[in-house]
Amino acid sequence: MTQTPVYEDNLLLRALTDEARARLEPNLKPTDLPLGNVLYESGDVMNDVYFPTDSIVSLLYVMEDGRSAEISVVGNEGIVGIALFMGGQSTPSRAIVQSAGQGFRLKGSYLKAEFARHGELHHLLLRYTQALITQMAQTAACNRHHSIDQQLCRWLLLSMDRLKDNELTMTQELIANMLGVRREGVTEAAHKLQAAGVIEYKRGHIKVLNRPELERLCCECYAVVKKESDRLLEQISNSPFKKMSSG
Amino acid sequence: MTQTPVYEDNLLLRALTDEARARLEPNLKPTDLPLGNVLYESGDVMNDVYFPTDSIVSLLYVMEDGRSAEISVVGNEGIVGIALFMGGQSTPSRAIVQSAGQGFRLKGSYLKAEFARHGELHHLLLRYTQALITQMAQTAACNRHHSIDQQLCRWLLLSMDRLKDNELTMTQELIANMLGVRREGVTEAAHKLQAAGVIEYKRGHIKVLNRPELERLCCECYAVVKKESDRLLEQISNSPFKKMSSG
DNA sequence: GCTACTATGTTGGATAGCGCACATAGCGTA
DNA sequence: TACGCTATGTGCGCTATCCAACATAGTAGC
Repeated sequence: MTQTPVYEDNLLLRALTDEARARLEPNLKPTDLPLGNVLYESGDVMNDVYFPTDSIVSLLYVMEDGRSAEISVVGNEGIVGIALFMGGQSTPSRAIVQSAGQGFRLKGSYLKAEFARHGELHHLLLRYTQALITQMAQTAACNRHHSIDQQLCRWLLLSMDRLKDNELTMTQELIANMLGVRREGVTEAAHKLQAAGVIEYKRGHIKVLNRPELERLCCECYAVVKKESDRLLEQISNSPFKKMSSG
Repeated sequence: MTQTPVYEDNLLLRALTDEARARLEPNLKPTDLPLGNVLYESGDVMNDVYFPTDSIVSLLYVMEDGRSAEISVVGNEGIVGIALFMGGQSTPSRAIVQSAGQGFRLKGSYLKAEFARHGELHHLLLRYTQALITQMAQTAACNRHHSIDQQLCRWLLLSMDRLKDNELTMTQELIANMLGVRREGVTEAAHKLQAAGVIEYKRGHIKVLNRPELERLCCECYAVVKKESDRLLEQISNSPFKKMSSG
């Protein structure tokens, strides 16, 4: 049985002042986020937002012909549903659970009320949104210029940063959907990484064995996003905990 | 020589309440934005923001090896420098004038002060930012799945929407940099469009002759972004002070 | 242990876009 | 008018990726 998530596991919730968190607390509902669960569909008016703790949610753009591309990924550093506080109420993308786990659900009205106080949460969410923008921008550039091999590395690193262990439950087919490439392309890229001893995989499970090497094989895109996210969110998590000490 | 821009030419400035605009007005400096002018470089701390009136600014991501990709484009519907009010002060992208014209420059401190009042400008800028996010997300997906031919159509349409006439001053080389493809690829795509009577070009000038056909040849990406931008910004230009009061 | 299903491996041919090299042509300037 | 620079046109071989079809191998359920 999954245990109840705690606020400290989500960076945004952790960074809130006690006062602000106390206001939200009665309305934060611990929620299971099973693999493949669609939190919202393209164009849906969002009613809730989600704060993942140990789960990962993909923001996926699905085109008319069914082909898809992952726009960005949200884990315990963020929130799913930014359109609620940005004012649009919906976006043309799908939010789907990429790695099962848990999180907190919060009714949009409560979030908006707290956001409208223009206190700590307001500040936090805008900075987080900028980090998300950086990730999207980098994804656009990466899609244009880098190979499947490199992009798989980037994707693995982004996922690993949001998980507690070094193993991921995910088929190559699903990874292909995220990257917007063919499944065979992922098979081939994964094969190379396994041959190099960087990862080990079998039937829907991928384990990272040599992270430094994975970073070396990756394009610059991962590092740029990581560095910028750290910069933007570091100022957030000043006090309680020191974030990963990015060299 | 060029005449002074007026506030009404920028959608965001136009949508402000008279009161808010009166506060900003003394500090809005009419500015020439010549082709190729770099408003800010990747990582620069931004001191000013810009409200284009008849110019177009590209947000361009430049990679380590020099290859580039346009992330989004800003014209008279928007503002350049969102990182200032989002809280990050800088972004890893370059803002460069893609089509010469004019705009208003505003010191960041003034913008931040007005933003911090949490009035109309605050509301406007967040909605605009969401529209920008949509454009970036769509760009990422388009880069993944669509042909150069289609992307050139998208790019032309996005540019045309931000210009008063149907002619653009821009070499194929520059377009190639924006799209992140080879110049020859653009030459070929432009050639096809000209043969089809959709555009006419010569040495750095492109004229759109048949816009409906251009839209037909384009991938869905243009329409999605246009529709979503209209949705998000329409509510802006409705009435002077229509609150969102969403229940 | 058998079966059905799903995940992964592999192949062969097609194509879009790349990199390079070079040809042509508009246009400003001397 | 001639020169030179810049913009565009074109060809050619190369590679990554796509598309489609099929082979193999874990795994769950019986």
